[in-house]
Amino acid sequence: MSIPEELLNHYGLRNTVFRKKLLKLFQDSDLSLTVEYIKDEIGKNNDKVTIYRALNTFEKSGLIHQVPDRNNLTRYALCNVECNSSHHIHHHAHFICENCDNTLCIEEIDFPKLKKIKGFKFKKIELIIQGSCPKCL
Amino acid sequence: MSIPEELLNHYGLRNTVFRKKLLKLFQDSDLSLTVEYIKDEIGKNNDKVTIYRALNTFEKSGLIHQVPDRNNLTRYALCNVECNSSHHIHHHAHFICENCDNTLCIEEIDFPKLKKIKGFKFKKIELIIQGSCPKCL
DNA sequence: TTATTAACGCAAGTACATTGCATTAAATAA
DNA sequence: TTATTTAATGCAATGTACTTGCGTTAATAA
Repeated sequence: MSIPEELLNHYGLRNTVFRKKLLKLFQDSDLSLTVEYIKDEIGKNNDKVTIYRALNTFEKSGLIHQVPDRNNLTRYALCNVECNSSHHIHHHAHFICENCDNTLCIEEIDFPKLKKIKGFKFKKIELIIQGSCPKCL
Repeated sequence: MSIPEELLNHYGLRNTVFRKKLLKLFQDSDLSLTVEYIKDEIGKNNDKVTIYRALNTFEKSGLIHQVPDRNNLTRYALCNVECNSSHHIHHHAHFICENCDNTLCIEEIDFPKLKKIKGFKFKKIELIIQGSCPKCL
């Protein structure tokens, strides 16, 4: 994993103080993050608007991806290194813990091959699993 | 499919004019419905609060289930007849059309069997497919 | 038919997210 | 390094989806 500064450069994003902190926060946590959490961790002096905008920018560039959330909050996790603004696809399942509400990406699961269905065109498949995570079991 | 009045009785719900209309709307449409759509169709004289409350009640009883929505709206579809307040599980995929934003349930897809992953307990699996629906292809 | 209980409708409130615009900081050119 | 350009930030205001409280009305039970 690259240091935030290099990563931001690699994705053609400006190297602001806030963005470096935000990216580091993602790297230091193996979970997905909500705006609320980010605000608590680094945003004390930063506006929430800045967080929202940074997250949107990161997502468009392919740095992070949105993950489902039990409470319909915006929640993001780091992408694989292969993602960028034009290629932004994830073949892992998302796990939501019913107890602690955390969402995490599970890479170990073989993605299901779906048969074609007449009349439909499938572009993206998402697998969401709910249950209890290791911390809560 | 039963007539709304019978269905409401069966689920132990009061037979109000509004609820009958709402249930009929679900039956007449094979798609999932948003609050906005419901409001436009039958709610001209009804408050949105009434719609929200009715939907919550229906969901708790097992009449309808929430389906994913591209814009984080609350979106519901009719359940199988087998659902009730204690047993409320769906083994079908949800399809979201990238063009018209409609969500629909696809029963034809075989649900993937997932291997166990140490430390996790899986309770519910959801499969969400994005692409183009027959109307938009 | 009356009493009880739950649903409805209105107003107000909450939470998450977005927009506009002036200010400030970062990248680029001189 | 300094000046210029361009983009990010912070603040205030706004939008949108949804919820809560409460008095009124309608549906079921007695």
